[in-house]
Parts: sequence; C-alpha cells; structure tokens
Amino acid sequence: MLDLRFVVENRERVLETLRQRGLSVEQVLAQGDPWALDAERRRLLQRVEELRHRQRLAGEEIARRGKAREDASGLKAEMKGVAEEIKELEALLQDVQARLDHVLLLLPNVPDPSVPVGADASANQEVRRVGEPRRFDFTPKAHWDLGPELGILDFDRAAKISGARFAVYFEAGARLERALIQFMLDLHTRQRGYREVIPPYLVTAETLLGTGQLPKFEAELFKTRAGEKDLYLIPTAEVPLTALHRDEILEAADLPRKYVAFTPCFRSEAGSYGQDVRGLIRQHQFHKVELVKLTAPEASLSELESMVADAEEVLKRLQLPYRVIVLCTGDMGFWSAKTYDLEVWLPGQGLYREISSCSTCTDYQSRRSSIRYRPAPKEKPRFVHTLNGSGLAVGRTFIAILENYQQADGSVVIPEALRPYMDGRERITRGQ
RNA sequence: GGAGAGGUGGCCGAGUGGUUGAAGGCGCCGGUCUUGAAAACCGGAGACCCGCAAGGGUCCGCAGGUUCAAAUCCUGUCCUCUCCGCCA
Repeated sequence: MLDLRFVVENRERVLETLRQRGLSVEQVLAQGDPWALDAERRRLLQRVEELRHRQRLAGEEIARRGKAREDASGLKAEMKGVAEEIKELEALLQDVQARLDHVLLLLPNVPDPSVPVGADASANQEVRRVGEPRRFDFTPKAHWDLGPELGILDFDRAAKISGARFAVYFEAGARLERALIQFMLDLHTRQRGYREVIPPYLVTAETLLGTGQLPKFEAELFKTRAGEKDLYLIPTAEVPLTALHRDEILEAADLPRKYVAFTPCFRSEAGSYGQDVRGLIRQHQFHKVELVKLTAPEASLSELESMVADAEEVLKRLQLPYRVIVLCTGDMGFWSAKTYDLEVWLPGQGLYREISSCSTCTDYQSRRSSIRYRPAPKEKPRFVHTLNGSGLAVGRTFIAILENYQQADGSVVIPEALRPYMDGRERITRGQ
C-alpha cells in the first residue's frame, strides 16, 4: 500500500495515478475518502493519547496514596469515567482506522516517472529486440499440434482427469520440462548470485494481503480448506519469497537479498474464458522459476535492469528470439511501479508472447508486509524495495523450444545448452 | 488425531495486579589495563511509531474481558516443544 503520509500530502498525484491506470476515481473514493478519514483519525488519536496520559499519572498517584494510607476513592471514581471515555473513543478510532486501511489497500502503486503513460497494452513501448526469428522452409506448427503428435503432451487426458486448462507431460516432454527447471536454477544460483529456496506452496490470507493479491484479486486464486483453516495455493513464488522477511528489519549489508525458487503456480484464470484456450499458454497449474530481490530504494531501478538481464540470459543461452517491452501505466500490475516484459517469438503462432515479467514494486509490498532495513547502525529503519521477475515461466519456455526448434519431419532439436540436462540427447522424435 | 508443557528485550531467563519497560546472564558499545588482543574491572544501552526538538504514545505471541490500574487474573485464538498414534 501507499504511505498514508504520502497519500495525505500528495492528493493530486494519487488521483492522477488512478486515472493513469484507467481506474475510476469515483469508484475508489466510494470505498472511503482517505483524506477525510485521516483527519478524523488524527483527531481521535490525539484525544485518546491525552486521556491515556492522564490515566497513567492518576495510576501512580493512587498507588502512592494507597501506600500512604490516604483516601483515593474520589480519584478512582473519576478515572473510571476516563476509562470509559477511552473505551468509547477507541471503538470509534478502530472503526475509522479500519475504513482507512480498507481504502489504502485499494490504491495502486504510483508509477515510476520513466513509465510511459497509456490506457492499455497498445501504449507499451518496445525497448529492444534480440535474436532473429528463424526462417522456415515449411509451415511451422503450433505447440498444441507438435506436442501431441510427438506424444509428449496430452491435453485430452488432462481434461479427463482435471478439466480444462491442464496438461499431461509424457516422457521426453516431462524430461524437457525438468531439464529447463534445472538449467534455469543452475544459471541463477551459480552465475547470478541468487539463493535457492523451496517455499511453501500454500499460504495464508495474511501473506497474500502483504503482496497485494488480496483483497482485490481473490477471484484469481485457488482457495483450499482443511478443517477450520483456509489456505491459498500460490499464484506465483513471488508471494512466499517476498513474504520471507515479513516483519523483519534487515541489515544494510544484507542488501540486495536475492532469491530464486522453482515452484508450481496455480491460477484460476477467472474471467479469461475463451482466451488462450489451446495449448499450454494459459493453464491452471504451471511451473515457474521466480526471481525476487529485496533492495535499498536507491538501488531499485538498477536492480530491476539487472534482473531483466538475468531473465534475458536464459533466453540468450537457449537462443530464442525475444523482445523487451516496458509496460505503460494502464497495463502494469496493481502493485508495480515499473514493469518490463520479455516476449519470446513463437513461430507456430507468428507472434511475440510474454515469457517473463519483471517489476519493481518499490515499497508498496514492503510497507504492507513490514519488511525494512537499517541504512546504518543507529539509524531509523526504512522500507526495502521488492522486485520480482520470472526467470522464466517454464511452460512458455517449453512452448518456445518446441515451436522454434521444430523440424520439417515433426521432430524437435534440443538447444545445446539443455543437452547436458537431457543425457546429451540432441533431438525429440516421435515414439522416443 | 490423543495427552501434557510453554510463548517475556539480539539470545537465554526471572517476574507477589500499582516507579517493572521489565532482575540476572550471554552477546553488544565505551573506558581502564595491555605493544596489540584476550582476560579482568568500571560504565552504557530495549524496540517501534509520531515530532525539528522538547516530549508523547505503543509494545511481555495475538484478540477480547475484569480493574482506578494487567506481563501478572479470566476467555478465546495462533504458534512452538515433549510423549503417543498415523503417515511421505
């Protein structure tokens, strides 16, 4: 969430952010006016603190008179009234605070000044293109044809077992998926300085509140129930990784903190009916290697650039053509201040498709989650900046390999970088 | 799942309802001593929030309750540990 003080002091900027993101100002303010609520909160708080101070002093006096065997009944009676007044004011305060918190959670992050302003994806800007799309002397197929034909992907049986938006991987398919995971983890841990983590895949509502998925995006999540307990399946490892240091104060020397995790991700994809229904593009369950960094505010933007480079390195080594896009204000995620997408070329579909998204969330998540660091000994703690990025989405990388490395006979050549992870195998062919 | 124990400052650990924001120890910081360090001795310091400051407020897992007053009493809840059962 945004800093209350920032909101109070930068009313125009906050309203502008809502507009730039294509959100309705009226609709958000209908949930509560943060400026009016804050004024009310201050008024109540001041009064409560004053009474509490009186109560404390009177307590000491009563104790003193008790020892000295003096009468304190009048003071006690008076304090009873004060205690009641405090209770009443606190109830009011709690209500105002709750309403204020509620609105604050619904305000999105303020975009970085370098982000292009625009209403939707059409205002996104291409930053660079890397690699040349290969020329085919035959018509390249889409992975949803290639995979089943090779016997390594089975959507029909997945539908039988679990319904739409699931896939079964067989043999070389399963092996390729596993090789990609291993390859990416090795790259990020050995050469890019990330610490490997296996986090929980089920998290509490509180954790999701900290990263921003709740309360606004509950529909996208799978919720589980076991007895009295509600837990959510993670939509991305960003959630547990960012939450690792919730309620902690880190040392400046510990920054940047860099984590990489391979996890399955679960998304309900509510509201995407009819979109990307074929193939692996949009599944309820998919694999991702996720990068997360906690940094000092000053380092945020440069760390974002280097994170994008980390994700790009995977594509470069797999020799997949891609482009880098900077998302405009209207297309960015709710809690992001700046986002780069990597889009890989998919010849079977003739388009560039998102395969990674790297963002800095500045202090939006760290404030919600209370993740701080101490700039120097004795100094006041400050909120860290949180960054996250896919490094990469494994399923979509799988797609890219199938489509980019397909041969006229329907086989798929395995990129050299992956061969060590597949027993030196060079090619996936039907029936092997 | 059953039975029990417990959650206090960076860590360990004491705490009779009222100068206890909290003894003591470890660790930490400063000093004495030493060529330097260690040891020893002396002194200092809880955290967070608001505030330029003075100062104020909050915090003994969390949330309620009793009371003039709660770390201390009551209720609920979460978590941890031990034993038993089950299980990858």
